[in-house]
Amino acid sequence: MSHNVPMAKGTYHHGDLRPALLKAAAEHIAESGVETLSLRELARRAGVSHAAPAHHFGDRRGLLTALATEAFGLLADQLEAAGPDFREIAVAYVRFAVSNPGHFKVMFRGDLLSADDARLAAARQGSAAKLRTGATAGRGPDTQLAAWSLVHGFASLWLDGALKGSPLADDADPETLARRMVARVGLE
Amino acid sequence: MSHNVPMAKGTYHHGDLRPALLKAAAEHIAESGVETLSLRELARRAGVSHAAPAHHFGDRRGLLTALATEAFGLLADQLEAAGPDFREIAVAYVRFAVSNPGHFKVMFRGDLLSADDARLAAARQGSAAKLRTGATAGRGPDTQLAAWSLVHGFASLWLDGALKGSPLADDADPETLARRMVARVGLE
DNA sequence: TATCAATCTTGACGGTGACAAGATTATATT
DNA sequence: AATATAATCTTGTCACCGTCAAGATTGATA
Repeated sequence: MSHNVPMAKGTYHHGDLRPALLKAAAEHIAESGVETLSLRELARRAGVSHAAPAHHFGDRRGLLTALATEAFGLLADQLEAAGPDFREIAVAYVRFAVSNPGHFKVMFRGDLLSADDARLAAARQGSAAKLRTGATAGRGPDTQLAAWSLVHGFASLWLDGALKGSPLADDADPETLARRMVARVGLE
Repeated sequence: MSHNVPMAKGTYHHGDLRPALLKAAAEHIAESGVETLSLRELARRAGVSHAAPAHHFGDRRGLLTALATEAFGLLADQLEAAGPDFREIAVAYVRFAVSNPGHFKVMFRGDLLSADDARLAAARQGSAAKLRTGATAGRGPDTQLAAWSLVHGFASLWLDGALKGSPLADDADPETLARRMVARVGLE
């Protein structure tokens, strides 16, 4: 630039940039998917320069890793709050996915995340522990895997829009469908 | 450009570019995910200019839509070949996903595909019909949805690497695990 | 052979992620 | 309070990418 115009006074420090970027990222992903997520767009949305995000997250991968870490924390909380009942835990998994699509769509995408991030690994292990909590513990690994696959698959199909207009999911809301499936499938 | 150097003779037409690009795309996605897929890289790999893919697919979304269309066709074939047995159909779904990761990872990503593509919609409906074929037909929608969710969730978790090193999936290959789950869960 | 459509190339443009270097503000130390 | 130090953010730059427009080459058709 030729004139080197400085920014307005008092706006140099955002003050809450890191969470603001994470929030904006989750919103964008929920609406438009992760593919079109741009660090520069997030920066504009937060009113900071295009390189500001790099300071907090390093790069795009770092931001998504931070978002996934937050996601596993939120999931662990929701599973905890669901109590010990096995079916309620399964339903809580679906409820989490549907009410936090921006987080859910990123947390299992190994190709987007830093595989060696310690905080992500810890958060992931934490939520996995909650999944094994309560009534689930008494069952065999096959049943546990089946239960996880069931709710994970349903949540994924729902968020990807694969069930839109399908006779399999007519009318009912996702939580009800999840509850029905868990009952129907003999996991109780 | 000032010199306008022409290409080598005889290489102007690739001759088989469209399928070559689809193949290269599937391979890249299988190895590195869809996020890093670049039309220009595919073009280089096929030995054509950077704008050649546009002629066959329009844009990036068009290429992924074509790949997804191909994927639903392949899936329909595999489900067909699995015969009428319900459990075999479920296992075939998982086998398709595991042996065609580049295709599977794209086919349900609504955010990457052209929602109004007629050929995609037809291919999708075709495979959905195969899914409802055979022994599945006699069951209620809840059971059908549960079955689809189960195999879809397991395939997704497997391809995303979420089961790597998990005690839930120790050692066994995905097909065996799928067979066990389907039996264990009372869908037979 | 002449015409026409299909296929591919060249060139350009704006947007993006990443990096380096510098400016500004907060925090800790004395 | 004054200073040093760290944290935060900006500016500038570069290569890569998707997309579009215009033109060149080739295959098919008549």
